[in-house]
Amino acid sequence: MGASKLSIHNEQQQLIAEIAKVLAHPARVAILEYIANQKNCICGDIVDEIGLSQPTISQHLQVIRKAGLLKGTFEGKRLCYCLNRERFEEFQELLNAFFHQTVVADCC
Amino acid sequence: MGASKLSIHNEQQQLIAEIAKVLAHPARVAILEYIANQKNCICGDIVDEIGLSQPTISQHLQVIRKAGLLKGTFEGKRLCYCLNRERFEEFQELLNAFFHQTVVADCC
DNA sequence: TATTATTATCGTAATATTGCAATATTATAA
DNA sequence: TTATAATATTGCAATATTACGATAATAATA
Repeated sequence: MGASKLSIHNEQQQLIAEIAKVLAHPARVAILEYIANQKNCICGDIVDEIGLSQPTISQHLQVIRKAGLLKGTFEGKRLCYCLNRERFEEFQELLNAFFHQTVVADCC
Repeated sequence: MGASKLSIHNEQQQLIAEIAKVLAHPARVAILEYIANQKNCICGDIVDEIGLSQPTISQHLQVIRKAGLLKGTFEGKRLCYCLNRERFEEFQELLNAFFHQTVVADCC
């Protein structure tokens, strides 16, 4: 039947997977990278930066935004937003917590 | 027409996306978590731990293995493997490098 | 060698993701 | 209010992912 069987995994596992999904496409990585490196808000010049169409960028941006990674105003003709650095760091910390959750052992 | 337009993104962006893809499914997170927390090698008791069928686990394990995250022997009736901690840490470091690659600025 | 236990592969179905053209929406400017 | 510029949504097509039953392959054991 396909498509993820979510119920059998715990919350932390789903959280990590959700975070990872945001980063799981090079276009979103590129968008995040671009946003993170702007000194000012982005007010409508992303489409020219990444080599994808406006609807496609819009979709990727929504994924990023729904993940809470954007901060700013999202109404009307001109968006004005930047990286939500607190959330960005939270992502990093949650991932690091996952990576640190290991019992160090020697085998193989 | 769909399906990623890889060529327009740079290598680092693709690398991050590839790493993230491995973590982008809760089953793989669960498998990695389980493997990481074993004191000894895994010799064939994963299927009972995660609530998925043997072929499905086998597929997820291959994704993890192809990412270089496993260490051990992979032949015959009994696999015997554990987490490749060096590679695991490399993943963590590459992700952290991405997260740190930002210009801190105040806006919005 | 034949049996058994374990993992891999194949085939197939369902769902998800990606991408863009066309169109709609929305806030600003004229 | 009417144009405009910018972003969002819709609809569709192509590809990717996920899942599992059936089967194959493989190594150890009898």
